[in-house]
Amino acid sequence: MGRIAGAVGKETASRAREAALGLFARHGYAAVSMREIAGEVGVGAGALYNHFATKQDLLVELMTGHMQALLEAWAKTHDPDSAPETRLDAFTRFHIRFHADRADEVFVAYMELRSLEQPNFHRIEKMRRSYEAELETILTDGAASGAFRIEDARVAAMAIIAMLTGVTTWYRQGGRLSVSRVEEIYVDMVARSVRP
Amino acid sequence: MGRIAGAVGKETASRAREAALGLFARHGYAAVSMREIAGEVGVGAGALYNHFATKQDLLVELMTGHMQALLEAWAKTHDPDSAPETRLDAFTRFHIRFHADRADEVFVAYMELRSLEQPNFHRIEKMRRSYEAELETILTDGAASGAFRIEDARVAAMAIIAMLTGVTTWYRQGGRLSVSRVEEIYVDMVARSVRP
Amino acid sequence: MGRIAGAVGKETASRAREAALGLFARHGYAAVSMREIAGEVGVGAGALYNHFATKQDLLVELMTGHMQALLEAWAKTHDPDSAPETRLDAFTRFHIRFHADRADEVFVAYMELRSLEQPNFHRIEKMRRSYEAELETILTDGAASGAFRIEDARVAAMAIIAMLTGVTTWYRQGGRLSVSRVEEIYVDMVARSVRP
Amino acid sequence: MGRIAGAVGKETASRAREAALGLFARHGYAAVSMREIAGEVGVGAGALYNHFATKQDLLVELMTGHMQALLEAWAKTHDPDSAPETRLDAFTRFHIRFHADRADEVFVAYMELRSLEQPNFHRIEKMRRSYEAELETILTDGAASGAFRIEDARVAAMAIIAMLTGVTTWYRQGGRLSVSRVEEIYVDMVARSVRP
DNA sequence: AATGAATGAGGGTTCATTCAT
DNA sequence: TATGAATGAACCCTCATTCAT
Repeated sequence: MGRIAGAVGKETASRAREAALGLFARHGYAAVSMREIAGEVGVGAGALYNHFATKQDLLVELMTGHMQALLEAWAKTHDPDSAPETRLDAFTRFHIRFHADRADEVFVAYMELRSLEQPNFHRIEKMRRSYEAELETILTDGAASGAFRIEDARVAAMAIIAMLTGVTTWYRQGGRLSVSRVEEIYVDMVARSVRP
Repeated sequence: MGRIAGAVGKETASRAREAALGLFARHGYAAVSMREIAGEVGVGAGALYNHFATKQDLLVELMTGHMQALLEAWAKTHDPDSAPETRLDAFTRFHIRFHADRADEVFVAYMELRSLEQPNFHRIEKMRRSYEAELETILTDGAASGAFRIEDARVAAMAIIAMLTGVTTWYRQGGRLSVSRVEEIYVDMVARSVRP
Repeated sequence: MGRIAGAVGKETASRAREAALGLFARHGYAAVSMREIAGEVGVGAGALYNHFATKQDLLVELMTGHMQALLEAWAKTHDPDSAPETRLDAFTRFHIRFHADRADEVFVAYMELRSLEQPNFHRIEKMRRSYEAELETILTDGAASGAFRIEDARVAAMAIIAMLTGVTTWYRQGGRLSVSRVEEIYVDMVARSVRP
Repeated sequence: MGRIAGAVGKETASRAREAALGLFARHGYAAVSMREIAGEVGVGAGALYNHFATKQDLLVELMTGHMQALLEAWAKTHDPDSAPETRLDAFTRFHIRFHADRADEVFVAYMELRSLEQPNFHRIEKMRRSYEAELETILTDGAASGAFRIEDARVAAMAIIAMLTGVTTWYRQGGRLSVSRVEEIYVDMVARSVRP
């Protein structure tokens, strides 16, 4: 019993986050055990509990971390004073680029909402809605200015986000297309989908 | 001790499929136990094994059933001789309508691919690709005829399907919008997204 | 996976109760594992959960079972119309005899109150108080009739019960003294302790 | 990283003893973790091992400490030359008073005998028997002198000690009765229980 | 003398699955 | 075809204990 040897390991917590992210994305939260995560990190399962109170907490950390990074990155990127068309292009590019680099985070953040217990679900869901609202605002502004013709801003926002997020299901770095190329294709499709 | 008098109407197998579908959609395959499914049906867990060899088989039945129904319904609906624009509209309407009625099936079919063990995964994945190919063909045809301007038919097909399938994440029967209304909005957006 | 062979086992539940009783008495509820109990019964630990929802439930069953048996046995034994002296003798004899045969139940019932979670604790504690009240009533009646001289009926009741119950800590069947002999000794001591 | 400034007054070891005593009394040795004890002291669990080699040692220290104090206090109190009646009164008063102030110690010392591993168990058990022998001697002397009428000195001793020790299960400082009052009641009952 | 992270065992409980009835 | 009890593996989590710092 007890710890025997060197095995210092400092960044166990962050390596566990990484491992969990990959495993959750590949197999789903419910299908991944703490032992598997610990195994990838190279520690015993119990050691994870020095860093995360529960498996659920580990998931929550991953999801809040991702959503916060998303919201902050967009806040830093976006210029609310430019024209709606410009802002829509910017949003499209931002979304694709941000998500292309983070296929696992995105997948987990969108797919494991159902694995969140109640207080956690609400917190994350609010962040998600706040991101969707950013696009909705762009669309509403553009409709008002006459730059876009839109039947229903909420529906259009959901449609566009679904389209963009879908990229993560098939895009692979080093595949047939570069991120820039994908970006161009989507910017074009999105722009046309709301053009008057 | 055999069957209890109360087991009226539907047979156990089909009620189990229904129960499993709802539970898988809500909580995910891995998070649902055979006991829970059996509980919704009103039988003991062991009884399910008279109808499905394994839990995995139950999932496979649900997914192949759904994909088969989808492919057959589209085959029945679609007129390969009409103009690409007409066919794209038809595809959009078909997809939305078919999926709006089957939120659970769709969710499971797209989300639980990762829960399939190997031989099963390939079979389902092939059906899925074959459905995507239908749209890709329409887009290719339209691009050839000059009806559409498309940068990359595969990417456009994935983008459109993602956009359309996203409907199931927010559409609720009896909500703010009717299926017909949603259909119109999407037909319009999709058409514009590929219009020259 | 799954059950392999004969291993019918009918009275698993009652054998588990027996095993648990002995183990809880010897080592304490917290120090006994479901695996140990199952081991004594000759089944796997999981099998116990076909009979008891939780380990706590198993304890509760043992304790309520014992308290109910105690109250019922006393109700059947005792004659509320006889003289207080007679009733006190009867109570003493009853308590010693009932407890001498059930050293484990008694030990568990008195010692594991602290292991009960709240709703359970209250139910058991009420039964216990109701038993103590039986003795208190006898003492009060005897004090009223002049048969006893008692300073404080509640304290006297607690004192006598503690004295009697203590028997289980040292009495062993087949030891130096027979139950009858022990009974006589205590009847005498108890009677004298309240005699005017 | 060493000791934090706040750790005023009491040293860790004695605060750990206090904390352990309270927790063992309330929840039982097996149900209390080193982490809980450390938590009450305000240190990490590992720190306890600078003061106690094992959890078992902590228990042993508490129990030997209590038994030693008990034996020494009685040795100081009692006058072996006085009459048996006087000595019985003195014993009763001493026991009640000593125990009333130390409900937790008593509870642990009597209840956790079963948690002691073998060499420890014997040492403590011997001390306990030696205390019981004190009372037995008084009773034997009184029986010899004709001051008491006793059927079996060992049984009587056990009965009286059980009765007296039972006080700790219900007596609360600041409750309905003062210690002195309880003392009087018991002195009276005990005396009468052996009076010829 | 304390921290904080680790070990390895084990705890209660659940699970897919099996099988006698 | 259903039940109910069983298996054996796994799961999340906790524990006593150790040790580098």
